[in-house]
Amino acid sequence: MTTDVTLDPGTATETAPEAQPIERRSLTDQLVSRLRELIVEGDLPPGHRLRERELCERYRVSRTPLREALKVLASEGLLELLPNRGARVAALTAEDVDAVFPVMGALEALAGELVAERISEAALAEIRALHYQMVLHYRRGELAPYYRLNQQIHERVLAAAGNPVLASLYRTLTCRVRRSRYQGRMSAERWSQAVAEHEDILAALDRRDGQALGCLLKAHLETKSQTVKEALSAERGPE
Amino acid sequence: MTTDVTLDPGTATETAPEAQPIERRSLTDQLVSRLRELIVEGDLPPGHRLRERELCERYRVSRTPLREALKVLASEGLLELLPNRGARVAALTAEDVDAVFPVMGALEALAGELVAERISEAALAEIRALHYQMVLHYRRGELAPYYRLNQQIHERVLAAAGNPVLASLYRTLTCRVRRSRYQGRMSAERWSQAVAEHEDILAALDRRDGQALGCLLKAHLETKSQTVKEALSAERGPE
DNA sequence: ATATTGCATTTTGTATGCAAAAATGATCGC
DNA sequence: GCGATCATTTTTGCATACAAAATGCAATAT
Repeated sequence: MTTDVTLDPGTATETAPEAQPIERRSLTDQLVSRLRELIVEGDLPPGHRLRERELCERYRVSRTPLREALKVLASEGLLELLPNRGARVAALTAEDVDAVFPVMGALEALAGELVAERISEAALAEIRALHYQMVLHYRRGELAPYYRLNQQIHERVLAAAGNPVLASLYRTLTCRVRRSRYQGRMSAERWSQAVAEHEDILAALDRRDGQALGCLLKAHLETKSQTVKEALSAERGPE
Repeated sequence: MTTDVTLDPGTATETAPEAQPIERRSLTDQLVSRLRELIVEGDLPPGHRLRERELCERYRVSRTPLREALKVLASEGLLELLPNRGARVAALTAEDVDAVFPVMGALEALAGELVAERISEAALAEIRALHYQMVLHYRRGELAPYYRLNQQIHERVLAAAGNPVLASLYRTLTCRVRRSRYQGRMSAERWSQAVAEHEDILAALDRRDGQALGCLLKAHLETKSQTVKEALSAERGPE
């Protein structure tokens, strides 16, 4: 079950861009997407119990496709499936963060090396554009748009690595730690640090310096790990 | 859906070690395990179409748990789910191998660093024992037992890294490339090379040299990648 | 008062039934 | 003889029905 719906523009009628085949995704697929979104965005808080009946009524579907969706999300690590006792949103502990981020670091390092070798000037230009737009949002203190662009940049970089397995695993892990509840609380220091790191990353990308890029991406991730953990403890404590 | 059934020995009656709870895995879970085994071991060849009815009759289960199992296996990348047209065993192309192995390399490198830091003398001794037993099988030319021990060693190393996310991802990727059809065809050169590499790995582990260990594991994986690709082309060609 | 047992309710696990889509094959026209 | 069209069969997608397990609660016993 791949999330990336690879629409191949080459196979369709080129002259009628609006004539894309009408969407006929299976209910299971749609449920996977929507529930994943809800979990990642934090609308379904960690530990929250998902009762089948409730969700069935909410989305007007039967239990069959819903259950299939739950299985998939559980295999992605977003849900915990307790035998005979239903599903709950997997909680993100500090230990989880400590386990996930080193792995993401290793993946980013690999991505850095691959990207430096093979990125096209066009792709680089797009990333550069996204970067400067992101800096703009940073200067204006607009966190949400900043965050969205940040996400996009990382996805572009991973995509430019040209390794679908890498991209897919990275995306899955990103989902597991995103839980965007920590969006609103990044400290000023962390934020400026993150932006500075992005500057360095872009520079290394410009130089096609894979080694440096890998290190920088890894370091940047370390910052992010700290941010997430700070947000986690902030969540556990005062909330 | 985690395969590892974490039996917590602490909660049960300590004095009655045989009193482990009777196994009550769901049909879905059992199907996932068994089908995964069949795919990984090559009993279900790549491209083979899985018809639901057929499998239902084979295992005497209804379509519901079977379908749930298929979804999970698809999300692991072992099956391909074509909308309205059923499931087929995902074929392993050379491109897939080229994508998977670098990622495994990155993961192994990370594992090497972590392991060197934290492996206990006891765990190391166990791995050493497995290694020498494996060498024994190599000397006798017993490929299947050799392969089994090889697998075990790699799993031990990954487990010793103490990062469950890392171990889980690595295991998933291993499944995707194993397809043990290439078991019978490893060339003599490759085999001796693999054993030599294992010697080096064990030595680095002894020295707790994380850097070297990472490199060696990565290099070893490169050998394996070649082996798999050779087996792949051998399969496509003369078969 | 606390712990335990039994029942009712809720929730999950599995099987089956129905409808839509795809594959198959036969008939017809050329 | 070859290709297209349509009916038949198969297979998948979804819904529902039934069974088993777990949960909550109340009654009972200690």
